[in-house]
Amino acid sequence: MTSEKLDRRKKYTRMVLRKSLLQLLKQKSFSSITVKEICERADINRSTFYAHYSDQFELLETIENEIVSDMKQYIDTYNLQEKEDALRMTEKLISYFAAKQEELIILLNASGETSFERKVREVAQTSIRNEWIDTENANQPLSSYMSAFIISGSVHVLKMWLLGGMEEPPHAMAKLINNLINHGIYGSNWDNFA
Amino acid sequence: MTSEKLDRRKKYTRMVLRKSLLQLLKQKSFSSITVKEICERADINRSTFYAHYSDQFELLETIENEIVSDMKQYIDTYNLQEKEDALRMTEKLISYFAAKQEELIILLNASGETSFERKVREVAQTSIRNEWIDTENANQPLSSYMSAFIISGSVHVLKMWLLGGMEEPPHAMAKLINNLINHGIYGSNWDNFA
DNA sequence: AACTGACTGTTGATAAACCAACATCGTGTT
DNA sequence: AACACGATGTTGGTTTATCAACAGTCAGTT
Repeated sequence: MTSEKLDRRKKYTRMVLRKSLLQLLKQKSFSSITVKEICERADINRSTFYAHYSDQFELLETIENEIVSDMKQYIDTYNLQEKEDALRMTEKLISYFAAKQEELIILLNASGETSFERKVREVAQTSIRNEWIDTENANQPLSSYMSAFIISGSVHVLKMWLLGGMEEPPHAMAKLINNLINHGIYGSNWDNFA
Repeated sequence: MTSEKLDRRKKYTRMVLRKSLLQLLKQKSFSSITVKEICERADINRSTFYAHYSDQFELLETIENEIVSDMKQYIDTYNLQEKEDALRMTEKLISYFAAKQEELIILLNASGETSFERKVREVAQTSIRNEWIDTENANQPLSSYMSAFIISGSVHVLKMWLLGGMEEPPHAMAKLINNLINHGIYGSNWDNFA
């Protein structure tokens, strides 16, 4: 996709700016964060910031889009390649979440001001539609109400899991969510979850 | 002293190179560490390395000298200023050690190949001579054997303390070492030290 | 001995980050 | 309203890091 050749300075600059904004988001609301503030914490000259991003919004956009783009990749490789099974894909996706725990918690908690959760929902919609079709539910129609319900539930469950320190292993979460999607709430095994 | 105005890039470059070498020293002997290796771990171009240091030795020198220079500062301000009391100075010095614990352990353990411990001894010599003079021991002469004995003991005690995770607070260590110096081993209170 | 491979130290051209300075826009204060 | 203040974008000139390429050294290998 975006395949500019980044030399080390660019990589470093963007990395620290990114970290800086995320740290600030832990402390205060996005609307109160200034470009100057981000640069000071990152120890980067303000003019350098503008060489990369036009403002705070674009920086946040970039951070969000990177994650969403990663998510899409997982889903696409599943769709295009061997279609092993939906469970495997979900598990890999959730392992990815585990690795990015810190960032995801920050971004999801700032959801009032940012569009991150909306973006996640959009991607999840695609994923879940495909999972639905590829399973024994294929005969049943998936109404937009149902998908909305499933997505809300899934995102919320994952949010809880991240905030709770990820006690359960990724594959357990993958199984749970798959069960929720395919067999409904009553068909799922809740034994492992207090 | 060395008061060049360092811009952010220089600061960053030197900082990562420094950290990189210290990390490598944790894993392997100094003589087996190459410039290329340091640069790769630091993610810095090799030619940039040579813009700052002529080789690994000079980098290590710089790291060692910075710490030794800090130590000298503590000792000098004590000597020149109000001469509050030796105990206070020792305590501040040891607090400084606590802050630099990580680095000191690495450098002291690599002592076979580096000159760090020798440098520390040299500084300690000055410090201890002054402490000796300023206390009730003033009438007694301090032979070079005695100072060597005291310095070896002090450095070793501090090394143990750092490696042991600094269980005792700095002021306790300061008191202990002062006692060792001023009143000898038998006069010291060893109660707090299993 | 010739050969391979890795590390070394140096070079010149290029790209990126730096900094100081400026005019501009809000916000809030006297 | 006039004012001060801080954040904002933008600029041009300077400094630094980057990269690729080079020839040199050295240890181990065939």
